[in-house]
Amino acid sequence: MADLSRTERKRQRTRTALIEATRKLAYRGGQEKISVQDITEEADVGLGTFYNYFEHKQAIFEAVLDDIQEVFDTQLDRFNSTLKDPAMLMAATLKYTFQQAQHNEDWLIFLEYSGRSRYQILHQSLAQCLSYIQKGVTAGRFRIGDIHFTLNLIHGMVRHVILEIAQGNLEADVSEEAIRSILRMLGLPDVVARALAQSPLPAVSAPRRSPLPEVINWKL
Amino acid sequence: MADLSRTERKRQRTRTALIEATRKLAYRGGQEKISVQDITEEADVGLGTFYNYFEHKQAIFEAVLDDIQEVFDTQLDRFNSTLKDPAMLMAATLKYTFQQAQHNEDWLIFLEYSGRSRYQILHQSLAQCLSYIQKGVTAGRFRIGDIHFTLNLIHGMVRHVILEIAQGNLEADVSEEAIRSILRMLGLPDVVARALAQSPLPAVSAPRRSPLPEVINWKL
Amino acid sequence: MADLSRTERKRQRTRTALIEATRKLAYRGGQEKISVQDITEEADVGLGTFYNYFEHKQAIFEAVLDDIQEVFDTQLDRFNSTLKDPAMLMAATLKYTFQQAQHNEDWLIFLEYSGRSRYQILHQSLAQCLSYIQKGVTAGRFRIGDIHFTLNLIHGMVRHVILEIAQGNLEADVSEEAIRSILRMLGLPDVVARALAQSPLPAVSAPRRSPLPEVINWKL
Amino acid sequence: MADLSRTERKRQRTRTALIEATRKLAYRGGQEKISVQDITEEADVGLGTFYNYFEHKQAIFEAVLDDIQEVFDTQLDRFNSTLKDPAMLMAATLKYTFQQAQHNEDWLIFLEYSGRSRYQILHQSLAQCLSYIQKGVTAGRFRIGDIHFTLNLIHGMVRHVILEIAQGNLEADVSEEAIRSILRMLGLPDVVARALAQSPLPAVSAPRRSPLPEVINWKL
DNA sequence: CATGAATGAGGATTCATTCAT
DNA sequence: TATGAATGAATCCTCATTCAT
Repeated sequence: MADLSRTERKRQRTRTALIEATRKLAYRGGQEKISVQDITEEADVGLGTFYNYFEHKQAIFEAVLDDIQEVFDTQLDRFNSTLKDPAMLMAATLKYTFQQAQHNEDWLIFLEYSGRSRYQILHQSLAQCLSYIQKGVTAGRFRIGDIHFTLNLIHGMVRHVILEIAQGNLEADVSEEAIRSILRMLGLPDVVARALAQSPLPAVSAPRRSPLPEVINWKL
Repeated sequence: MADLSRTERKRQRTRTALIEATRKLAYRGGQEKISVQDITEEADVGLGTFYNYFEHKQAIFEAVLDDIQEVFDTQLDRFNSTLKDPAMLMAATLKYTFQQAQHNEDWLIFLEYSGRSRYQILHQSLAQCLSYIQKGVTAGRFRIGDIHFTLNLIHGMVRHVILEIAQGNLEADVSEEAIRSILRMLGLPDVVARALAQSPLPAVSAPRRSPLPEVINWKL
Repeated sequence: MADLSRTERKRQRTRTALIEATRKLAYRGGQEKISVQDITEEADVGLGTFYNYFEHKQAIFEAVLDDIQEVFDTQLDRFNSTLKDPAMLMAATLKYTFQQAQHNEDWLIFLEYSGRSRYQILHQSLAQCLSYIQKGVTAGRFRIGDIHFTLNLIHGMVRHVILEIAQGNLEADVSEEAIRSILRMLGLPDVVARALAQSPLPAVSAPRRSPLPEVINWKL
Repeated sequence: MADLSRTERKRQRTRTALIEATRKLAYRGGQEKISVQDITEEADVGLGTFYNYFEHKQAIFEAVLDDIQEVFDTQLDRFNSTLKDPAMLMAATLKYTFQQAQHNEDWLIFLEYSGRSRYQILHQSLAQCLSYIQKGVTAGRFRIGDIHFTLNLIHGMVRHVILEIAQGNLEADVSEEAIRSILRMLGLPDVVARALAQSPLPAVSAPRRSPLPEVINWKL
């Protein structure tokens, strides 16, 4: 990452410009509503240039998702490393996920419009949760029936709340209530659930890249 | 309704064929992924015929949604009228909703791909739930914080579970567990929750997929 | 014309209804802008009925032109029979032609939109003029060079003035001035030209058929 | 204008090819009778190429008219500058107009089929005439009644003669007779009218069919 | 004869992708 | 590598015409 040739750096810059352009246009809808020309115009490069970086149109959408996923996962991993308690991990993971939703419109829009792959985008977040739940159950902190099914219910809640927030149907601060509900559902006493839901995310360094200033606050 | 002229009956049959074809093709994705030709080929009618029945392509998608909604709502109303207890009503509504999900693949697919209107399609179901929750809270049977937010969480869970079932990721019979979880979340003791989740739907005539009796019978 | 069977009369009525409908719709533009359905709807008959009366769509447009032509010619013939003097005949023919233009919008619209055949529609009128000019030249009343070419110039003027009137660019009463100019061009002294241009059309019985009330005044 | 990049030159060539193709096809009738495919086939380019140059089908028809108009007007202006006498200007303008008619079939066809705008296409020519007539009247050389109406009559004659020539119904050399008739109608003595009608156009560079020199030379 | 459902060729327009420069 | 002109398959939609009832 440190010593790329000048041309190589330029390549990266163009590639990034294309991806950013695509994110910016995502509000229009799915792939069908965004043309390659739209993207290259937004990125301010020639139309043909696109195909020097992506084989198909579809490829850039996947790249955008990968990009989002990567940033998301990287960030999430940092919390993994700073926490131990499964209940806290659950709370932090959920809180982080909701915060992404509140601060990163593109992210949501891709969640919304990227079809089947939207299940993928929360995957990391949920995979983490699964292990936390397992740990929690083993440790006797959580009391639930089927682990996977519970995860499913949580997935549904998270996803729904995220989209509702995105559409302005819910206040952003409901995330705490959601987390509390989920923790209660896992068998935690309400006091504990509430406390965890209210505690801030552990402080870690800022996420690598994002055009949105507020995103800086993610580290909160 | 019984006494339509032959022509009129034929018209209805063609219209239904187009709608059924559209439902059948819905698995491909949204409107963008289904061409009018796909529909007419699937329905085995000429391309031009489509436009004798629907003004735009979009119109048939709306018609399909209306169709689904109507059947769903009509059916749901029957349960409304046979039950009184809010907890039972909740359980029945949820159970019915999950049942629809299991028996009508198309229904789900449309839930999934019809964009914003997907919130509409469960609307009736959820509007019912809201009043049941209110009743339940008033009657002291449910103990929850914010009613609307709780409804949101339920919405998310229901929707997600439905889609998971549709995609074969979950066994159909988890619906009972979901209902039980939801009832527990509403504050019912686990025993009651389990009992309600297990009790069968009140007996009413079997759900039908279309408001047009003749055509349906002809297809079954 | 007197004793047609009832069915035959009905046939005629339907045919006429179709033709009238077409005239009424002519304001939309040429054949391309009027669909067979438009015509049958306007005529209040079934779509298929159209093809019991006309082989193609084009056929009805020709029929309309023939119809217009026939009425026009029939009427024109009456003047032929009541006048002798070639200058008067010229004046009357021109005046009648301009009057048609003023009172019969359909007529003009067909003139305007029927493509090449529009040269045909004035044909009778001009054929008459040709013989009058010849008579006039022979009789020494007109003094001109090439007869056919003069007729061409007249044709151009008449046609243009008619369309200008139709489009509201010229006052209807300019027809007198036009006639006067034409007669002058034929070599008549201005006083005579003016007198002829101002004299009314000979009174004859009303034209056979037209949906426009004012048309009754044509007999003027 | 001289120094266009190669690409730019290519663009112009394609654009011109499309416009020329359209002119060539105009004999078929209006826009309705010419499909975009017809045009691109005639121009020997791919169908899609059309839309790199014109937003709609309609746009190319307007472009053709603008093109014709521009060439016509530019040329006409040259005569304006070399003559003073209103009668000579009238004669020259008319003669030039008729000449265009004889040499540019396409020009006529567009005159004929371009709907309302056909009045526009002769507009420049006639606007000139109007000022010449006014000058002539003021100077006492012309003796007529209403100036505008006279102009209308002239418009009609010119247009008609042009189209008759185009259709082969009239010999090309009648233009002299037409000019003579028009000048006589304006009150000039026949000898003068004839003399003016016969005098050749002032010598200026040959009329060109297109404002784009390179392309034109390439085609000639 | 009257009707209108069915049909498919035809037409405008979009856009992903290729390729020569 | 960057570019953008060229391309044609794909798509929506219209409408003249046919034909069974």
